[in-house]
Amino acid sequence: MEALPKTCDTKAIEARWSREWIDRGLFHGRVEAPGAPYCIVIPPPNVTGILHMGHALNNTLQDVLVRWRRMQGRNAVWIPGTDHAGIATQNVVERALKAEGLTRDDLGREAFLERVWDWRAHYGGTITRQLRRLGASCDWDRERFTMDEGLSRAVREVFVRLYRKGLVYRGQYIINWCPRCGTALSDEESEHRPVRGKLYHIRYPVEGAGRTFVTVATTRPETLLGDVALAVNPRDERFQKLGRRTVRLPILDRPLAVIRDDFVDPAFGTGVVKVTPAHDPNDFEMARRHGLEPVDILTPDGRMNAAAGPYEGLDRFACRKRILADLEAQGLLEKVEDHAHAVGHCYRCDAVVEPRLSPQWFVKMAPLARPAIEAVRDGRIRFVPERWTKVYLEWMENIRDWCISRQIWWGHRIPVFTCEACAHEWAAVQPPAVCPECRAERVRQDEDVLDTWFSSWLWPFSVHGWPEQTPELACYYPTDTLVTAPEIIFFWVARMIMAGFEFMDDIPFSRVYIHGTVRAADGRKMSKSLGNAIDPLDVIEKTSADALRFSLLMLASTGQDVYLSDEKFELGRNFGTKVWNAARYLQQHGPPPAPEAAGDAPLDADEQHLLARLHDTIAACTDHLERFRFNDYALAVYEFIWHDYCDWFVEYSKDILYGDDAARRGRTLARMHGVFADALRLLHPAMPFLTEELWHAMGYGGAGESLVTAPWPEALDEAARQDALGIDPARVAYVEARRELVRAARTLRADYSLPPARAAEFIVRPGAESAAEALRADTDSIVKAIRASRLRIEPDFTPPQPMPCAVTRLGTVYMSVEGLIDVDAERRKLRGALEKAAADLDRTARKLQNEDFLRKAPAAVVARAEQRKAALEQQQARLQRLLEALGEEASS
RNA sequence: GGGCGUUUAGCUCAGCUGGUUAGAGCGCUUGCCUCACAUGCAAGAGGUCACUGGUUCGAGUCCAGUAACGCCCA
Repeated sequence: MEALPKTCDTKAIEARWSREWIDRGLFHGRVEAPGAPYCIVIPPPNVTGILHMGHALNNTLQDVLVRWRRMQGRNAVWIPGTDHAGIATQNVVERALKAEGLTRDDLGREAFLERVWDWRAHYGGTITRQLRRLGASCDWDRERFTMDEGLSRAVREVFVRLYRKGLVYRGQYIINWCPRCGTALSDEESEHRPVRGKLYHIRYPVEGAGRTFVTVATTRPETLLGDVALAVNPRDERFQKLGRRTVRLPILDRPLAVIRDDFVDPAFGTGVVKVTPAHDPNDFEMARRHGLEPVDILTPDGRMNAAAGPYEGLDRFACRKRILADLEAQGLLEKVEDHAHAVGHCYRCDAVVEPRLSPQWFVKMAPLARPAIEAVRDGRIRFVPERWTKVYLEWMENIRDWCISRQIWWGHRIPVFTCEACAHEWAAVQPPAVCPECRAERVRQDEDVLDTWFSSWLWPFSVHGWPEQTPELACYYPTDTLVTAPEIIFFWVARMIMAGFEFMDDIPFSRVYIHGTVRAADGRKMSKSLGNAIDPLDVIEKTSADALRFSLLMLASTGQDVYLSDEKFELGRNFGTKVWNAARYLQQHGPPPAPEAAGDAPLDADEQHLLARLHDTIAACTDHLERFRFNDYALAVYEFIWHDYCDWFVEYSKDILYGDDAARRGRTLARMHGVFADALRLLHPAMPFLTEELWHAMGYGGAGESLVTAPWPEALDEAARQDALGIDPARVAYVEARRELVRAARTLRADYSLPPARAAEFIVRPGAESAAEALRADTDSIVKAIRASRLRIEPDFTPPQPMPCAVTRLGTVYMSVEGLIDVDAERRKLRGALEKAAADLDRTARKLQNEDFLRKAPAAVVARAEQRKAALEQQQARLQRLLEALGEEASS
């Protein structure tokens, strides 16, 4: 056993163990391995991404689950991978091209795609490398990428199946158009954000009525160029007098009909709305009802087209300014009001999204939603925390068709082909050589690619080789747990559930754990652009991956948002140091003796207490992990190691381990090693590097072994503890009470500001004979704990003169120090304690006098109250006696 | 406009199915370089559990309403 250095070289152990775990294939799942399968698929990060705190949290949680299940003997596998992030990646590469003065059109589709693949080869591994640094125990041999041949094949297969079932269709509808990215977006990709805009009141002259106007309020005045009518509510009496008159469109001077439609809200604006069917979804519907032709005024890059007349070529925002100026000049701008409203922004580039009429491909969602709704309703799939169920169901029940085509190049090209000879259109998994109808060779493939989520929604089965019926698919599908963030429920979770039923006829996973959003201390979402982000790699550099992980776990209570600042990571760092030093202490005393060294000698009370606490902790950790209570899990190990093991037991053990009773030393050392080894197992999912390092340093595992696959400890219940380990609950309770006594004695020292070097004599007047016996046996260890010169246990002790004292469950503790007593302070203290005891007693006694309480409360609760009453009475009596001894009249 | 969440110690948060004396970390005060650890040890101060009502023998916990803040959807 090599001596542990004073401090842990976290960089070295992280590098060493990541390499070794992977080299030895410990994370690789084998279909034929024993144990029930347990599978998690990673929410594939964007290939262009770099690790941020959200990833760190998300992946720490997944890693804890998968490491824990692996230790439990499950055939556990965590499938990693990345998605191709169509728009984001294309943006990145286009930016690089721009620096060379090139556009994608200069290169052409083929050459551009080559550039993207090159880029991916160079930079696409960044985030997975970073995940390794975090300690993620992914099965890296099974890493997948959504553009891989296998996954691309799955995408085409799915498209073709849906096409043939009539569930994908193409149509002219209003979609969200990002003029900067030059593509359609799905509804989910257009993020609505409140914007302080203006409401412009514009006058439309009424034909043949002199200088009379109809005033329309709009937030986007430039779209008037695409107006095809005005609309009012048919029941709105203000406009009855307009009759069948037409109005003139300002500037373009086009005649517009005034239509009547129930959609118009008479209360909004002026009660008249302009109808711009090519640029507003409601207007589109209205125009359809009234048989009006849309007029498209925009180019794909957000400029005005020929239909905009004099404004042709102007950017949409420049056009808005010009139109307003022109309207003003013509006296047609009645007024401008401030107006807050929600405006769609592109989730990738943040440009303002334009609703725009264009031909796109859609998936009909309602039929897919049905089984996916059922599965969540009947609990086959459960959300944790449960409240997300409602969010999911709400969305699913009002689901809208999914716009899946994107006007970009990087992605899965839509496998729809058109024959140039006979115009036949069909979908096919493999590119056809000729038209299946007329055998013509001139076949054209649709130019668009699919939404990236169209490949992500297949992830739980496409990663396992679907549509091939692979052994992996049979073994690992359905997967078990999906761990993700709330903003991804619609994008991904819901769609995976639908795809699971449609293509696998089964759920994709049974549990969905939704964790909170990582925020900066100021409450805002962490983001690079806001400059408030904490880089997880920085934290790993400054502290360690284990510290980062542990801190995140402690802070992430179920589903709540996590507020972070640099100091919060000290928690994990300090704990790592504590564990390290606890190991060093043990190591000082030599290697773990063989288990037989402990022999049959019964456990002493402190050992019983420690083991009882260990088993409580094992049970708690297991239960917390089963219920996704990560912070409770982390806290349970933390408290056990820091407080029970280090603060109390290590201190207790010093006398024994530094003492000269070799047999006893061997026994205690062997038992401590046993407990420490179990503690390392419990901690391993949270702090894998440190625990693995110590596991080996302490000699718990042989050269070929690893904590990664060591069995998770099993908790013994009360009865088994008694039978197998000889743990007596009464002895455990005694140790607990003795701690109270030790604390009381230390408090006495502190009250009288005794420096540690100053010894004092203590006397305990025990409350019962059993206590006296136990305390006498433990005198040495108590003396050490309270730095006493001497400790006397005297059942009939009465202080010859006033002495500082305190009342505890085991008895009254007196501190004897020459000439050092502040009688007034003692009185105040005792009086305070007495008042509190009296108040508690009063409350408890009243409760016990209450007939309803006795009749209705459970027997155990009543019994506890009775015990408490007895204890309080005893305490009160003792305190009164002590006060009397200080010359105070008994008052109550 | 609809839905959800949060409100507990100076700060950040636990407190699960109601049941002893409401907890932790950080910060603060006091004393300690005690032979694993000063990234530490010991002791201590600090709380009208947002507000109002209700249910109950019993409410931080359940119900209704109010307020503030935040998120999602429209």
